[in-house]
Amino acid sequence: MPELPEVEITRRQLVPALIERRIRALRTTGPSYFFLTPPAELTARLVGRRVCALDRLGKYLVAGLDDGGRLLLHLGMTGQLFSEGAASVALLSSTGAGTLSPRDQRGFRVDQHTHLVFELDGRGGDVFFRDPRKFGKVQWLAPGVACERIDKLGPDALSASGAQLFSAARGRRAAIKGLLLDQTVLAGVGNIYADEALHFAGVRPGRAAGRVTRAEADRIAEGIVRVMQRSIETGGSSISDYIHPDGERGRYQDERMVYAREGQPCKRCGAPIARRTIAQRSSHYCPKCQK
DNA sequence: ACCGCACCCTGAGCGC
DNA sequence: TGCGCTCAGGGTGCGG
Repeated sequence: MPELPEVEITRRQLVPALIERRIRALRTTGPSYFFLTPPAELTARLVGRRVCALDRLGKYLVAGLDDGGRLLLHLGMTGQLFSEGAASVALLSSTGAGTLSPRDQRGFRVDQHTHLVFELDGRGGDVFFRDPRKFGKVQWLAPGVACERIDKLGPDALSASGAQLFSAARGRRAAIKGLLLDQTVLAGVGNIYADEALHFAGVRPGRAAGRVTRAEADRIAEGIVRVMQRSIETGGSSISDYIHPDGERGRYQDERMVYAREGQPCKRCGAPIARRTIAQRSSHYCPKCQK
């Protein structure tokens, strides 16, 4: 579900619920793919710790703990991280309850998809990590221990530069879209914002990366930054299941130029938006204004 | 080194 | 109502 903007919004809204709070207890589901650190060990490591910082690296959230350890959180496709203090939570399915009215959502009930419950001291209430598809990840890192999945990330997408993009694209025959999705090249871009940035730049997603000009690389980098900053300003995209930790829906989906607009007129030139699979992902573009 | 693909899961929405 | 199908904002690991 979440790309950089959604993760950043989640981070900002969780800061007051987490920072300077001590983890009194941790509740988890059983061992699964989701737990890079097994639930029992995770509990042993986290209980009693205080959260000192909450940072974002690409699409990862990294919580700094008072003993120097770190907690890595990734939302995957369907992860929802939110605090009890939040007024409402639009749950993805669960028990067929669908979308509840804000009043009914107030008391969130832990279900089988709620893999983590942080019981915190202080006033903020508990923090929940729900993920029906379990593509999300949680990992505890010991103090001073490096983490390859973090260290191999490229520069944050909010500081994308045309020069860096252009140099990464040299000699690549695969689609530029695929390069943008490669987190070791640029960290934070996902399927929606890759399509939106390429539309901004006037470059088709299927173009061989090595055939993107330097000027186009500049436009793509500019597009990535603008599109993501705008999305953060408007509260992120809410296509189906994304919700803020405070339960608000993002408004960025109203501003999308191409993503999920197949057949609808391009907002710039009026031509119908095309969709096809590129880099194994559903891709949307304007056949007229993207070359 | 690079690239495409299978795979990890569950749920929604559609046509029949 | 229900079944079977396709699709989904992510990432890893494998083989060619």
